[in-house]
Amino acid sequence: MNVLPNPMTRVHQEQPLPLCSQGAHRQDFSSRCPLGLGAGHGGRLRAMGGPLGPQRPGKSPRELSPEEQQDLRRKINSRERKRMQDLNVAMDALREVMVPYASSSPSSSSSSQGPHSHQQQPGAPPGRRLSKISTLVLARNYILLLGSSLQEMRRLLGEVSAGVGVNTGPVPRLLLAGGWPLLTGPSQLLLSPESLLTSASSSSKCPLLPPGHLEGPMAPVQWGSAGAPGGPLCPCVVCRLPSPGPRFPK
DNA sequence: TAGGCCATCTGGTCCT
DNA sequence: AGGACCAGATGGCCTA
Repeated sequence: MNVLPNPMTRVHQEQPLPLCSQGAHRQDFSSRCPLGLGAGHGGRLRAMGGPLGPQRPGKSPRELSPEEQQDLRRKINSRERKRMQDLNVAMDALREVMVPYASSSPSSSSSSQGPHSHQQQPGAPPGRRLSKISTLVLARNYILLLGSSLQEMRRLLGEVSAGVGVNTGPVPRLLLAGGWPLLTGPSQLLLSPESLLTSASSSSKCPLLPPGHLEGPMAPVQWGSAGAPGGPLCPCVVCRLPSPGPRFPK
């Protein structure tokens, strides 16, 4: 995956960042930073009395010269920017896996084309990329789907091998033991492209879930085999999820 | 115009 | 002490 500069990134990451919260720019936080920095200059700094805040542990801001404070803030901001960009790269990698026809639309790296790149292709709905939340929800959906498919496959293979003989039958024992990649590529995703691309909008059309259900607990799973048999599957790709398992402690 | 989505800045907290 | 991580705040861009 090639990562190109993000148009949304208002300051090129290779260049040292001017601190708009300092010096002359500090008077301009209420409006957009004239140097092109992102937001975040709100009333917070005004309340904190400085870019580092009065409560910062260690060397108090008073012990740091303004130049040192700027350098420190620049370093912290740069690290955070880099961290978020890495996160976006990982998110794009996940998108590529989740969207089978990613090749039909150019790689929608937020770090390469900006967050609105999908919206900059007039008349090209297929280029619409997944939002972050949709990507994560679908990835979870996908993982659960793989799990239930694997479980079902093992059950079927078990039945077959029970009739034929485990050691002499056509079923490799490896399959019964697990570790068989059921799906080998994005093209074998069991989710339709339409459902993938319209996850957010389809959730609002979901007949089983009220609007805003993403904020609430997930609906019980109703997979044809692993879930309750015979239950109607909601066409919404977002709510086809089992109840959340034990959450990892933070 | 409202709402969704996003990048960025920032201070606080936790970890190494 | 420094870095990673997190969440709140803010403003820009886009679509319905």
